[in-house]
Parts: sequence; structure tokens; C-alpha cells
Amino acid sequence: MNILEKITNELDTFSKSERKVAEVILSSPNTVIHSSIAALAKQANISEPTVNRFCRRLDTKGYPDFKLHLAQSLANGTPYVNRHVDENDTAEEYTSKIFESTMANLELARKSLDPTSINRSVDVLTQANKLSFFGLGASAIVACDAQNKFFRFNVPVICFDDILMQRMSAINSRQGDVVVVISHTGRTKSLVEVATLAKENDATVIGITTKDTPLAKECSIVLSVDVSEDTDLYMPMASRIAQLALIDVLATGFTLRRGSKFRDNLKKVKDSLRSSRFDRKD
Amino acid sequence: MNILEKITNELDTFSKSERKVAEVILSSPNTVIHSSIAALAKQANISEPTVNRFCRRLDTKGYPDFKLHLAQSLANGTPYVNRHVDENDTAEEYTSKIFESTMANLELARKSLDPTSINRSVDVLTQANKLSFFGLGASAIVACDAQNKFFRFNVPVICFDDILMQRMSAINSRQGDVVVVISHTGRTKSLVEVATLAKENDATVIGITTKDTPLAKECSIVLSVDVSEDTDLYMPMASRIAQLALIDVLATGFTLRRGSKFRDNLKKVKDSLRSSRFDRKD
DNA sequence: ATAATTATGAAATAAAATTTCATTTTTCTG
DNA sequence: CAGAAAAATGAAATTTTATTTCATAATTAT
Repeated sequence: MNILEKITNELDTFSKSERKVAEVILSSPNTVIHSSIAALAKQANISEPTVNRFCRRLDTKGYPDFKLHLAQSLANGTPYVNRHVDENDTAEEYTSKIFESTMANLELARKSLDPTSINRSVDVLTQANKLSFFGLGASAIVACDAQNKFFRFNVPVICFDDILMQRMSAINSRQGDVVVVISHTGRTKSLVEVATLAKENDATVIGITTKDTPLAKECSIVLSVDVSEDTDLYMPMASRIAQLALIDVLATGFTLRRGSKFRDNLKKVKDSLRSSRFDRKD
Repeated sequence: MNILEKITNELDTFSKSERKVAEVILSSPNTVIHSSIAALAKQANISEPTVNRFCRRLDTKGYPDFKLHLAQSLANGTPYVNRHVDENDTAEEYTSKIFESTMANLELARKSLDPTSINRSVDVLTQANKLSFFGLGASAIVACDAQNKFFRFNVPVICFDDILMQRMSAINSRQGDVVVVISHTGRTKSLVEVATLAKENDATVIGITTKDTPLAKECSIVLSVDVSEDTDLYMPMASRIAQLALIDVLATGFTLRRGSKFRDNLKKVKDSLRSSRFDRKD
């Protein structure tokens, strides 16, 4: 993928002249991306067509296209991929790896989300008489966060991270209530039961979970948040962050749907916090 | 400096024709890097010189140079730019915008973090007799999450999202204790007081906050998590996610420092959860 | 309303990249 | 090791692409 790597790998398949170009490129790629084909040819002591052929050999359309690829290879750092933390990583290294993996997973999560389901969820949320958010463990935090957000909208909202309270609440739910069940694995028994109970009592059940899981099967609407399996190996890391981003999406959809008049409420809540803060000097 | 962001920022300083080019570029940057100046001009319904002038206005040498910059902006997969949700956005649009802004802010946050401070924090955390995490509002969630993580390491850890409990706990802290105070604004009075109290009682105080704030001044170590100001306008969105990613970093640093023997503990905790889950079929 | 300023595009020019094709170099075969 | 075949290379021509120039149109200020 990375064209610089590709050049290095194929170095011995090149002809004499091509190798000359390759060496110039590898030794100062940053200069090359600002050079014309003529300049590079001169620098490598070969002719322009040779440079052109070199570019094509690397599966690019020509010299300008090659420069584009090269520029991308040189762009800040590496693309956001799931990189695993290593025993001997420095603080800087593992920090970068974790942030990058998080970003890569957000990307994944976004792709797995279905706009139609989001739309339906927002529909349902705006119509709800009462909102409940249930989660356990790391997802409990997501449920709390959702409560925090929807509370600002001045709608009846509760959140439980306790199995018994969740069950009781689910049993007491009725038509017009919306129950959001959050679980990355979608296999936590008690949460699946809670979803079933809520459904039996005619509540609309939205599941924030992985698709095709026992929990997903019990839900009226599934918001599938896929995340690379191995990132949550020992501690939930990527999943809860993706879930939180989804909560942001739902909350945003909610305010958009409710219109601008409604948005003043947010400002009121925000202003009410002012006196508890130190002023800014600026 | 990401050129796509730059275009977004300067959008209102552009002339009518320049804005047309900007829009074409923003809407499909990946096509543009493979277009000639003529193709882009045609696409935007303006003349070639206008495109050229547009490029120069953005401090590039000309169109090819502009494409190079654009390619670099796009190198990391998708452009992560802080894009604002608009009144008339579809579900798909606001979903993308929120995820992208989140990613852009994670990027920002990572850059603002100082590896040395992280290293010192991990040092201090691994040596601690007792860990306390304090936050309010959206940051309370981050504190809970930290408790959840460090609890798995089998270290004494508490978390309070209640002002009084936080004060009491801070007053009872002593040398060897580590208090982590989480606040995006760094101006929440009661949290700043808690930090001061903890410090007076010889605890090491780590602040997860914005630098140069009242809270930051009270801390032994500041982990500054900068996030674009306007993303947290009415609801905390980006800040708490960046804070969570930082918690992941600290937890990871912690396990790395404690060595592999210690990591078995994570597996034990994970295994203990197994019976509460439905089996996978695969 | 009119002058001054700024923005824009057509055409000309310049620059850069690519193709063609002749020449050189290398490799293979007897 | 000659000599043919194949591959590599570069000079020049051609094509494509980008930039400049300059006249005209649109906007702003007076």
C-alpha cells in the first residue's frame, strides 16, 4: 500500500536506471514531491521517460499520480489502523497507538451504522413518554452519559446500572416508553432478559449492540456498533467510545427534530451552570 | 495544517466563484486529486484561472501543489474535519459529521498530550496506595470509567461524582494516595477546591483538564486534553471522549509497567464474567 | 450615477508529462 | 565469442496541463 515501502520491496526487480530513480526518491522523498519530472530525471542522471516508466511500473498512472501517492505516504504519521501496543512501547508510542486505534474503530463503527435505523430511533425518542437507558459495566457509563444528555432536553429520562432496578423498570414500562439497552457483546443474559421484558410490556426497545446477537433479536430497532473484535479483549476500550459517539448522534438528531425553539433549553441548562464556575480572564 | 480544514475555515472569505470550487472540493476531495485543473473548473462551472487563484489563496504554489496538499490531507483515510451540524442535515449527514468531528478532536487531543506527563502519571499511578477519580457532570462518567478499568487491576480505587463525598475523600487523603481530578473546563469551583484539599493533604494530584486553567494550577501533574472549543458548546461531546481515550492510555501504561505476570489478572476478571453471558454459536 | 476596485474568463503562453521511435545495452544462443 | 533477439534508454516530437496576460464584467464605495 505505502508506496515508499513498495519501492523498497521491489528494489531488486528494477533495472539499473530505475534503481537510480528509486534511490533518489528514497533518499529525499520530501524534495521529490515538489520536483518536476525533469528535475528528478536530472537528479538521478537519467532521462524523463525512464522516470515515467518507473512510475507506471509501480502501478500509478504516471508521474503526477505517482507524486500523489508519494505525498500520501509521507503525510503525517501512519493511517489510522489498529496497531497493537507492544511490551516495549514508550509512552509516546502507546499513546499514539491507542488514539489511532480509537479513531480507526470510530470509523468502523460509523460504517456499520444504518442511517435509517438512526432516523427511526430519533423518531421514536422524540415521541417517547419516558426514556430509559440500561447498561452494565462499561456500557453503564454510556447509559449514564445518555441520561446526562437527554436530561438537558427536559424529557423524563432514567438510567439504571443495577440489574434489579432494570428489571423492575422494564416490567413497569408501557406503550409509548422507549427503552435503550446498551451492550457491546449483546450476550449479557440479564440485559437480554430486560429487553424481552420491556418488549412484552409494549415498550419500544432500541438496542445499541453488535448485530446478530441474542440482544439484537429482542429489539425493535438495532443500532449496530461494530468495532474491531480484538480491541476490547481484556478491557472495554473502543466499544464504549463508539457507543458514546452514537449517543451524541442520537442527541443531536433529537435537537434537530425538536426544532430551534427547543434548543434554547440547552442554553438555559448551560447558563445555570455558570455560577459554579470560575470566570475566564479573557 | 490540514488543507480541508483550512478551506472550511476560510469559506466565508472566499468570493462567489471561489466558493463554488471550495464546495466541489469539499464534497468530493477524492475525485479532485485525480482531476486536472480543467476538469475541476468545469465541474465547478468556473474558469481555470479562478481555480488557480483559489489554490494560491490557500498558500500553495499552484494547482499541482494544491493537489499534493489535498492528497496529504486525505492520506489518513477520511478527512477528519470539524464540521458543524446543520438544521437540514439528514441522519446520514449528521452522523458522519459527528463521527468525523469526534475523530478530529481525538487527533487534536493526542497532539496536546505530553508523553512526559503521561509517563510521570503512570509512574505515580503504579506506586499509589489508593486511587481516587473525581469528576462532575460528563466528567463523572469518565471518572466511573476509570474506576471500572483500574478496579480490574485489583488496586484500591474509588470514584465519586458527589461534591461532598469528593471533599471528604480529599480531606482524608494522605501521602502515597493519588487523586485524579477530571474537568474539561478546569473552572468548576468545587473540583478546584477538591484538588487543593487533596494537595494540602500530601496526595499527588493529577488533573485531566485544559491547560492554564485554575484547576491545572492546583495539580502536581497536568494531562492537558485540548479539544476544539466549539464542539462542547451546549453539551459535552468531544471532551469526554478524549478524556476516555486518555484513561485507556493510562490504564494501558499501567499494565505495561506492571509487567506480564500482572496482566493475568485481567484475564481472570474477564473469565469471571463468562457465566453471565450467552455462549457464541461459532 | 459614476468612479474605483475587485473578480472573472478567453486566449495566449509556458511548463510539464507522455509518446514515439531510433539507439544503445544486455542477454541469450549456437 | 560472434551475432541475433530482447530489453532498456534517451532525444525529440507531441500532447496534456497549468499559468499568465489582458480585456471585460461585477461589485463596492463615493
